[in-house]
Amino acid sequence: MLSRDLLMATITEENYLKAIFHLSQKTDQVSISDLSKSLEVSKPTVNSMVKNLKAHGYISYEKYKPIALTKVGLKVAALILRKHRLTEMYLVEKMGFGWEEVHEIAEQVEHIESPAFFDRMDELMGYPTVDPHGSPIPDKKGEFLSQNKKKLNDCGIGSEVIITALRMSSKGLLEFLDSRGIALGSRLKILSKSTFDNSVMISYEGKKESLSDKVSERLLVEEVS
Amino acid sequence: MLSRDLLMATITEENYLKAIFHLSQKTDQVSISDLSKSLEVSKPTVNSMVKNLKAHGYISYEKYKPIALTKVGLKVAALILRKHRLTEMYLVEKMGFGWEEVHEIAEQVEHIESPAFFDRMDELMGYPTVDPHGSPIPDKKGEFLSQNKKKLNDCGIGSEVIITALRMSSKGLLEFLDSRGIALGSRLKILSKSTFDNSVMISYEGKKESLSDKVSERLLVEEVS
DNA sequence: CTAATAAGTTAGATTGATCTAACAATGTTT
DNA sequence: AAACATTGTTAGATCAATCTAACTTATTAG
Repeated sequence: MLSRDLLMATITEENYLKAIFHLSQKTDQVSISDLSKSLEVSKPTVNSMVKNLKAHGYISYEKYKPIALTKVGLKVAALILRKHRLTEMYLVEKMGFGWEEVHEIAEQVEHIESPAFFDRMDELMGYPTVDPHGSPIPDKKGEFLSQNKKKLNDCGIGSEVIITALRMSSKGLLEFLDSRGIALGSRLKILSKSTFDNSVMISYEGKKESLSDKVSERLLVEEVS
Repeated sequence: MLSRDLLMATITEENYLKAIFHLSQKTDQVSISDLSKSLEVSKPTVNSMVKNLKAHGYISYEKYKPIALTKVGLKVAALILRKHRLTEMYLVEKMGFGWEEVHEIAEQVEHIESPAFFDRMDELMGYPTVDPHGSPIPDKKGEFLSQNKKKLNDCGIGSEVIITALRMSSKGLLEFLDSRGIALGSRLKILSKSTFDNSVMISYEGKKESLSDKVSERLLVEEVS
């Protein structure tokens, strides 16, 4: 058999790596049981696949210990994620699908091997760096750029931030921001957050203003203090 | 295991059915060896898969006899073909790929299970019935409509035809046809064909005219006599 | 019509991904 | 610390898709 490229995993392997990635986002301690539940396969199946993934250098693993992606494994996962998120955005923006419909299709499309196909989607959408859920889209090399982009309403009270991007940008959102004198590059300080309606009280340019969660979750920011 | 839908084949099965379909277009007598060559797998592999396809009702087969698709098998093949051809057209028309590049991508996309995905492509392109190679695109039910659409230069000398569609339609082609007074619905008679440059001599509305193969292979016609 | 060649089949092995049953290690609770 | 529950592992089987080696049936060329 022709020896496989390090970055070329089977579809099954890709799905395991993706699951490990997603689980480690939440818990950081990924176990065989977690994978078994999330992938809906038996624990012995996971056990043997985990050995396989280790042998291929995608994960580090020792008996009874938690599972973690290696650099290579992370890169493979990131590249699948890139394909998944580009596909979802493309389906919504260019083909008119609703956000509920696109996940299932993207789960299949993400396994297609054709850099050109995904690069073209990327190009047609103007190289987005975050998807409309605010999740970053890794670049062609599998790097998560814009790690400094988080939603405004995920930042702590007292922090000062600069708006670096918008997600789910729309004419309505732009008009709203414009009416308040807020734009890309604006520097804001978070004064308080309401637990009742999730609105955020901010100050900028000496003014005080309340932003609803509908707005604040669309503002992607870099924390500067 | 949950019993599989009759029309739901594995990707491998789909590829065998597709190969059988294509081979039977040319030779009508599809053999194990033909499949072995075209799919680049060994003859024993084909042998066992052929048994499997027979067991699932996709093909008819008896030892040492030729292979033929059943109605169900033909439908499955047609539905894959539909997905393949819609994908190719979409990649060219909506994503700006060249015709050389799209086959490989379509080979992968054709296995995606999502009627909505392909129906949307279909819709965005205005429900084409032939692809730019002049090959028919089966409908959602796997039926080949427009069997009466063939290229003008594939019709016999003396036959009378009506232009029913254009393939690889372009401004240039439309302007050319307009300048000769030819349009959809025009009735032509084929007087002769040159074996030297593949041009076609036709008569219509009392006029005599020679059409280059570049033009005649883009005219899809229905033979009326 | 035989003999050579091509085509098809059978048998048995392999690989990837899965399962169940049984057993072992780890962690938790009183 | 002992008992129980959870988690992980081993062993062994299955299934789809593939292979090679060896054998059989068909076809074709003298």
